[in-house]
Amino acid sequence: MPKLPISFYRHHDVVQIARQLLGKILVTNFDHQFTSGRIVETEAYAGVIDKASHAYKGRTPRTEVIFGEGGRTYVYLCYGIHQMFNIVTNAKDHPHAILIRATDPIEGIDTMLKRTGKIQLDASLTRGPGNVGKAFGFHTSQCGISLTSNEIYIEDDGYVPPEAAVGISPRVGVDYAGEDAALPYRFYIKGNKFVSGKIK
DNA sequence: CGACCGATCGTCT
DNA sequence: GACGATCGGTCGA
Repeated sequence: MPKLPISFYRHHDVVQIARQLLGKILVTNFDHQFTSGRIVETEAYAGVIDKASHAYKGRTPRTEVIFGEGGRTYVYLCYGIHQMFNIVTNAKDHPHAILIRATDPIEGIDTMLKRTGKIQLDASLTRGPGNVGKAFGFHTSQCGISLTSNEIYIEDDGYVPPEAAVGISPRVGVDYAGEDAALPYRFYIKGNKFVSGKIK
């Protein structure tokens, strides 16, 4: 199965890319532990004009990677606990990113169970960005890795969700962003049990 | 159901 | 020194 080409991530419209990522397959392969899952929920963060984005307040050591060229990972620690996995998009100095909020597990479910300490597969395994981070083994030390690498990448197996199955809503947990909190930048596959949040 | 709370720590003021 | 792009549990109606 082909990896998405680097050009996919360099497009200027982060909202469109977030939409197109639905149905693609996220793969991590750390230390011979192969895990994959179909992306069923994403959120776009539109850079310096978007109050919800980490890039809104400008460059800091943490957010530097978002200001680089698209096609790399942005992994950050949330609430001191959760490893949040993002994809950097667009060109240098156009700091866009997409948060992967949920996947439908495909391969390496045993590895995901081991990493999360869960006994058996249920919807909580990869539902919500914190759980995705844990199940796929993400860590802030992997921030900045290229999606052309063999450790972290996204595959296209040709599956495209039917248009009627794609849900659009405001983003989750960004009330601090004022009027930008209402932007319709969250995309998900309707009816999929791994989709997080209460907004359907 | 919904509301609330604690965990836990890097980052920026 | 305050605060999260969260989660899972508990408590009360």
